[in-house]
Amino acid sequence: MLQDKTEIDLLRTVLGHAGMKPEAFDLSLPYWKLKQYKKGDFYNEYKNVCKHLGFVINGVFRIYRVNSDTGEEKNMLFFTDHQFVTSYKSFLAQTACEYYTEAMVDSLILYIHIDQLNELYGQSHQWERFGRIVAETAFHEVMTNTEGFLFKTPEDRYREMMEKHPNIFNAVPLYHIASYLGIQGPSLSRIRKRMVGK
Amino acid sequence: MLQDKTEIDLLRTVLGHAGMKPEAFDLSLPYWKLKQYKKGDFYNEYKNVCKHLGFVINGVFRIYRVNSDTGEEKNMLFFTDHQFVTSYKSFLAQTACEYYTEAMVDSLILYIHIDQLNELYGQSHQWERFGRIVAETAFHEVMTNTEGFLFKTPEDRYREMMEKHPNIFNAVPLYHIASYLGIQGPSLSRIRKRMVGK
DNA sequence: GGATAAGTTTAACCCAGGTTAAAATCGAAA
DNA sequence: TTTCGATTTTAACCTGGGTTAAACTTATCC
Repeated sequence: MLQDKTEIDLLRTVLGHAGMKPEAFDLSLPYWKLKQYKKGDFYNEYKNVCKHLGFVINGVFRIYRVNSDTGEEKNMLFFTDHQFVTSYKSFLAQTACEYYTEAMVDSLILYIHIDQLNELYGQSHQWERFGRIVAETAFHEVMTNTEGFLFKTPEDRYREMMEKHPNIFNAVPLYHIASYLGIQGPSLSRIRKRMVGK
Repeated sequence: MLQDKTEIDLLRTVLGHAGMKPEAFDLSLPYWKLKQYKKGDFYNEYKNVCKHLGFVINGVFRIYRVNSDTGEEKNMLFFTDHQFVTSYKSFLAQTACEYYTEAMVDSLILYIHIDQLNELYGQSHQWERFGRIVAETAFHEVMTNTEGFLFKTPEDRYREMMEKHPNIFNAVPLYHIASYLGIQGPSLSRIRKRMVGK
């Protein structure tokens, strides 16, 4: 079904589920742009101010930080199909971004500029509501992620990721997953070894 | 200055800084209620659905989780003056809460019921914007908190808390702070010992 | 002020996970 | 195929924080 629709139709449908009326959505039609990312391309880079809100049509992105002393990377989050991707803190406060956001596979994104989004917020109660719901959803996701970090073992989180996000799991090498879980490569190997036969 | 104002005036001022016009704010006047909490009282408890959004006039609250196997408590966040307090995930999704929210000192809260807040969202573009800004602020706080957890040492976070939130620091015993930092009591003692003389 | 409870530090032991480097495996390209 | 580079696993060692319990300090209340 969905693959027959254009990208904009897909977005309209997704926002419709969040309660947005088609007429209100149509206000935004002139603003959305489509961009193709190749594996390894960056959606946003360190020290940029993030000016766009993106909607992942398909693909996988990782958002990560680099330790300026040691040069080590640490993965914060992954984004995939039908999620809004942005370096959200940088986007909200329009401050320099502390992360890199990199495509892990070839990906497709619809994006809108923050100025045009703010215009829509001012014009339309419906769009203001959209902004609220995006923010609430982002909150919910980060909170759930943080709770996982605080209250679950890396082993549980590994298993969950495998089960609930197989497309992410399959798109990224294990050492990125280890980093996301907050552990080192050898440690993930030990976990995987322990899990065999369970 | 502020202590001459009523609690509602304080809230009006704070929301005014976030861009809310007085006339829009007045729509909400019939809805806010004031509640006094004694040290040890709960704002919200495990398994309740959180029905209210609170605004801390003054006081300190901790939000924590209890491991159902071991009975251990783990602190997630602290709230203090002029912050909006709620078990936000439970509030947003209207699902059973996984946390306890407890007053650490005698505290005063203005609160509004979610149904009345939703009414305001429907009636008023300004209030919808307020909802967006509250959500964005909550996101920003949790994200910053999570980043601290991921990218800073407990020692750094301890120092920051002492410097930036002295009122929280002074209101809660060290073992609660250790729990918030993700470490055990003896470990915090070791950190404090190391810090002497620096 | 002395007794009791609450909070904090110390000491001793232990171990999961970090670190490093080498070995094994996988995969893409020639 | 074979080869080379990337990824994953393994092994050996080591450290920092967990754990427990006791000692110490501070606060509270008769």
